[in-house]
Amino acid sequence: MNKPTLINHTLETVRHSLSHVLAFAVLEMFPEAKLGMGPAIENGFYYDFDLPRTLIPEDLEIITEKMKAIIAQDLSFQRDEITRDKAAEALGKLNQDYKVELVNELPEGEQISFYRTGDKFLDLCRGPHVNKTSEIPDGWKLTTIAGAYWKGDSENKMLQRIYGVAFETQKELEDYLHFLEEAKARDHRKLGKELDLFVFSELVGPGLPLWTPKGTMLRTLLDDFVWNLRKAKGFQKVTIPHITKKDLYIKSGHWSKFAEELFKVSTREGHEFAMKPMNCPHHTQIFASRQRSYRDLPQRYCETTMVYRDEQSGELSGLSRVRCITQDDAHIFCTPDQIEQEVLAVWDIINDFYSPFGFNLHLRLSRHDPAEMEKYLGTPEIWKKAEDQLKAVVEKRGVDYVDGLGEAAMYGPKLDFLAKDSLGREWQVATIQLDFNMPVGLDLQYISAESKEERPVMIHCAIMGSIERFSSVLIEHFAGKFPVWLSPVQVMFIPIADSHVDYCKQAMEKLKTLGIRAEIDDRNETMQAKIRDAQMQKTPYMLVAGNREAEAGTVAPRRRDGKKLEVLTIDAFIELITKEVETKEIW
RNA sequence: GCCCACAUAGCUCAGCUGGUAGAGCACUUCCUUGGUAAGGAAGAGGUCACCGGUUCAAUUCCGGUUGUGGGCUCCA
Repeated sequence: MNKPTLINHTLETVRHSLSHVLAFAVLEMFPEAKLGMGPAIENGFYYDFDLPRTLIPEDLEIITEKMKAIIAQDLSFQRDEITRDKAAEALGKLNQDYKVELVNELPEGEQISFYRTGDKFLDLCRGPHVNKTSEIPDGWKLTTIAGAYWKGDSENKMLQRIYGVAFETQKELEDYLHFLEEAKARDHRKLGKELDLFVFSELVGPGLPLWTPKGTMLRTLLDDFVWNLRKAKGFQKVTIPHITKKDLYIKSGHWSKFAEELFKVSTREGHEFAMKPMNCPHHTQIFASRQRSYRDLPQRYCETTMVYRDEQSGELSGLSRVRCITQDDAHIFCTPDQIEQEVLAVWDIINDFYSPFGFNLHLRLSRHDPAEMEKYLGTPEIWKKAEDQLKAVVEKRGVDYVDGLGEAAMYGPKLDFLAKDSLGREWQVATIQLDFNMPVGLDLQYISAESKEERPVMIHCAIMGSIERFSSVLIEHFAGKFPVWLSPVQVMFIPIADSHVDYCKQAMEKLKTLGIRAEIDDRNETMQAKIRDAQMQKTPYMLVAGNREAEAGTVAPRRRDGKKLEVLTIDAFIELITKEVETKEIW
C-alpha cells in the first residue's frame, strides 16, 4: 500500500496525530483507560495512560495492530470548539479525570478545541492534525513502555507511557532504527567491558567505577594532554583533601542547596564532615591563605580530582552518571578587568583540546532565569554584570552561540561547550563559569594598586568536565577505536611461531624504551587467532614477524582497519608511529 | 527516589507447565609451529544474585533485599 507523501503537514503534526491514534487504540483495548498527555516529541510521540493493569511488551503488538486498523479506516480528524465548562462536563462524563484537570487550568470562559477522530475518539487538543488518518505515512513504530509521573511531578501518580517513533518514510524509520543499533553496539558500558577499561563491583557499589590498567592509561593520557595545554597558559597544580568540615559549604552556600546530595562523614568525636562534591570552596582556601596583591593575580589553580555526589540510585548509568566524578577542575582568581583575557585563554585551551578528536563544538551561553532567583546566589545586579561581561567576550570572539536561559550554575553564568559526536549526538563537555558570588560568601580579597581591599572574580573551568563522562563519550565517538596516541595498547607483536618470540621481544623492548605501548602475544595460538584477538581489542597496529622478518630485521605491520602496510624495519615503524602520536592522527 | 523489566560458569546466552543445570567463547593441559579475523583433543569451572515464604520437593511460584536495564524526577 503506497501512502501519499506529506504535502501540507509537518512531521510534528503527523507525530501528534499518531499519538491520538495510539490513545484511540488503547481506549479500544481498555475502555476504562484514563488519558494523560500525548505530545509529539523528537523522533516520534508518546501518550500517558492510567490503566487498570500493567502493560507488557506483547501489548505493544496488539496496540500496533489496532492502530493500523484505525489508520486503515481513513478516519477524519475534526476540530470542535466548545466552552471550557462544557468541555469539563463532557470529559467528566467520560471519567477522563486528568483531562478535566487540564481543562480546569485553562482560563475561564475560554473556547476549548477538541479533535475528533472518526465518530468515536475525542481528545482535548490544540492541534493541528492531519485531515485523515490515511495521510499518516507508514514510517512509525511503537518502541517502549515506560513509567512517567503525571505532569512530570514526582509527587504525582506514575502513569504508563507508550513511546513511538515516526518519520516521513519507511526508509527514514529504518535509518533511525539502524542508528539505535549502532549506538547500542558502541555503548560504552559494553565496550568498556570488552576492551577492559573499567568495571563495577557489587561490593563497592553502584555508580563507583573501578578503572583497570588500560582504562587508567586512557584517563592519564587525556589528563596529561589537558595539563600540557594548561601549563602553557600559566596554570599551577594544587592538591586538596577529599573531605571537609561542613562549615566550608555553609559559607559557600552549597550546604543549604545541595545538602541532600552530600556524602556525610562524621568523626569519632561527632564532628560533621562531608565528602567534597566540588572543589571550588577548597581552592578558595588556598587563595585566601595569605594576603594577595593585584600583582599576584591571576592565580590559576588546577587539579584533576574526584568529587562525590549522592545521586539518586535510579539515575546512575554506566560512566554517564556516577557517584564519584573525576573533574579536571580549575579555578582562576583574577581582577574584574582580567576576565576577558582569562576566559579567552581557557577558550583557546578548549579549542586546542577538542580539535584532535574530530568533535564539532557548539557554544551555549548559560544564563540565570530571573523568574527563579531563589535558585541562585547573589543579586540581580551582580548577575546582569556577569552575564553582560561574558556575552561581551563571546561577541568579541565572534562565535555563534545558543542562549541557555535558566542553565546557569548556582553562582554564575557559564559558557558551555557541546560536542557533536560521530553519530551526531550532542554532549555537554567543557565549561567556563564566571563567579562573582562565591568570593563574597567566602570573603576573598586582594589589595588593589590603590592599596584598597577588592573582591577577586572566580572563573571555574573544566576542559573535559568529568573524565568519566568524557571517556564514555570518547568510547562511543570512536566506537572503541581510539587514535594511536590514545590507545592503551598501541602495538601488538605477533610472532608466527615460538621461534620468533625472542625476536619480537627484543623489538618490543626497543619500542617500550621509547614510550610506545607495545605488547606481545606469545600464546600458543595460530597467527590468525592472534590477529583476530588483537583486532577485537581494536589494537591499532599488529606487527607480524616470522622467519622472513626476523632475518631482515623487519616487521610486517597490519592496521586495525585491515590495511596491510609494506614490510618495515623496526626503526622505520618507530618513526611512523611516533609521528602519528605527535600529530594525534585519526584513522 | 518512583514505575516496569531482568539477574543461570570469567563472558554471551539456552533451560516447556516446580523433581538441585547446559552450549559457545575464555581458562588449564596435551598435540600442532603456522604467513594476515578463530588449528585439534581432553579437562576444570555454577549453593542458578542474596534473604525469607509456599511445597514432599524451588533455578523455576510468592514476598523482601541488592544489582543491572528502559523511562520519569533530579543534576553544582
